[in-house]
Amino acid sequence: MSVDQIPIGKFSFMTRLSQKALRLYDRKGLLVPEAKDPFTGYRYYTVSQLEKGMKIKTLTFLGFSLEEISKLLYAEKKGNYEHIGACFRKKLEETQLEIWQLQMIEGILQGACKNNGKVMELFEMSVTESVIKEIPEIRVVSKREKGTFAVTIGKLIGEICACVSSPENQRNRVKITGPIMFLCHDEEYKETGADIEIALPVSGRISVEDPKMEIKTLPAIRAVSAVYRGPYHGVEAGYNRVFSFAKENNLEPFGPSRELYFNDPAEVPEEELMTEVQIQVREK
Amino acid sequence: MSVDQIPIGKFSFMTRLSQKALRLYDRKGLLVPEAKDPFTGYRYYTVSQLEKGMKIKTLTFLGFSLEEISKLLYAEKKGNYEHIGACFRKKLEETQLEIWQLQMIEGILQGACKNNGKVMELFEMSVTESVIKEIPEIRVVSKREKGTFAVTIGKLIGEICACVSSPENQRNRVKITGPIMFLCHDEEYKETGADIEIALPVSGRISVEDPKMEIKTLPAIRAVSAVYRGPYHGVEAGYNRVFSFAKENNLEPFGPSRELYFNDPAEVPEEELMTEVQIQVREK
DNA sequence: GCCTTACTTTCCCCCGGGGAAAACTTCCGT
DNA sequence: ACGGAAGTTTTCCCCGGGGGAAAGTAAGGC
Repeated sequence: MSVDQIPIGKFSFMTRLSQKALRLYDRKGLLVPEAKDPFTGYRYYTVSQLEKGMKIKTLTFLGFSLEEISKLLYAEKKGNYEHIGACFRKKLEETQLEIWQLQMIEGILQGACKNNGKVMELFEMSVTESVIKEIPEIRVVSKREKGTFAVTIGKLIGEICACVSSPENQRNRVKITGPIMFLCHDEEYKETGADIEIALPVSGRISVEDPKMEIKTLPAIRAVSAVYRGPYHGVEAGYNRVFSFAKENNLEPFGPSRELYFNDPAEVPEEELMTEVQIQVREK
Repeated sequence: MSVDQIPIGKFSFMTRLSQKALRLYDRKGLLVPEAKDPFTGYRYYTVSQLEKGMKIKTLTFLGFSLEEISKLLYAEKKGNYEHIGACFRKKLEETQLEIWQLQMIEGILQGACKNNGKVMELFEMSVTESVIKEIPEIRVVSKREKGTFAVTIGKLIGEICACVSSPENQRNRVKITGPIMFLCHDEEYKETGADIEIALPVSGRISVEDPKMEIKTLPAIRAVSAVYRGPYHGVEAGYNRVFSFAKENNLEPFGPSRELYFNDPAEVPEEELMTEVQIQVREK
């Protein structure tokens, strides 16, 4: 049927998908043209493929990857609606997280724009002088997991707080004996799959349910410490300070680093967040 | 100074920038290690480079591209604070736009998740039957510009409405004689740099200030038309319908397509937006 | 001096296309 | 039937890195 021989340009105009995209979908097997001239390689689509093209367009607009889309379309054909629903819920969560992060960035940019021109004040964040501390053992309830900083830290803090404030632990007069801590077990910095441990110092007869939550005692260490005041994303300033100090004093950093959060992001404006950075050191 | 010979792994741990990123910044000239062993190629950084690394980290976190960052750092060194301020304001606008779009997607996903499982109803949007119409000439005030759909359409609509409702035009009893129209002059679909014209039918003695705003008469055309009801991102359903209809009736689409917006996204929930899609046709 | 281990180097593939170039085809007008 | 314009094909490079391989190197222990 010549009526159904739609070359790529017209098909592109009809579906509002770019030619580039259509060629890519062909290569990936996502939307393969009905016919392909064996000599010239020209792609020919049919009217009945318009609908599939539309679906793909909507799904990419919603932020699904091409791989996810091909799975979704397959699931739809098979009538597997649970999988589809699960995918959508997951995507919704991801989207909300992304919005949340962008709103944080928006806040920072707005702050920066107000200081019209003196934008670089962003980087002049207050960090106290570094000191060497002997830190004693601390008994904590902790949970360790791999993930992204922004997500996993918040999640683990929530879980641990929920655990400590459970009715049973309240009855047993479990007390929080210090600020919540974050231990970073990566030697190298990783964006995803970071090895994150959140620990909350406690005393008393505490019980935990989650098998991945531990009650243990963090070892006593000798550390260089500095307190950083400002929004969390600039906490490297604190690391900068303590590492420089260690260098100058001929100390060698090793082992996991610790961050102590003195206040709650939900209560305090982010410019006033206080974070203590500690790195374990030994003589070289 | 051996104290200042920091290999990439330690520098990565200190700045929380990944090794991958550091190598990339080296290649791009953004953050070049102070020393490089000529035989082994090992990169060696210094403590004094920590600060620059931190700045880069903050700026990438805010969403600047590496190219923008190198310009920003250069501008900072030169004390060119206006440029920096301008960049930040621009980035703020971009971020807000992105948030806006993500929130739209969030809304769609939430709607989809509520129909638990029957998610694909998303695609069953109501489109009226296609009809062939003889459309008369229309006198309009219009402005044409290249840009992105989501941004440029909204912007041009705002400008044209502002123009028509200016005190002078109100005094001259200029009247709006039809729904606002969008004409797409691209034969092929393009995501960026799309050739967009927005036109508003008017009558009366209208005056315009903007030299790029025109008063003209759109030609009479024979068109296939269908009305689509639903959120704007699904408007391809309308195109789908009219193109199929043209094929079946052996008509050939040509020239710019038109969309007529019957209601205002600010007033009506997006599920009830009404859009008429028109494509000009001729006998084959 | 050698071995092991940890570290570093480069190289290539991946996301989802946009932009551009060189070569071929199709189609239209004469 | 032929020439030119428009449409289509491929290929390569770009964004900003992440993941992983293969290979060379530094440092510490025996």
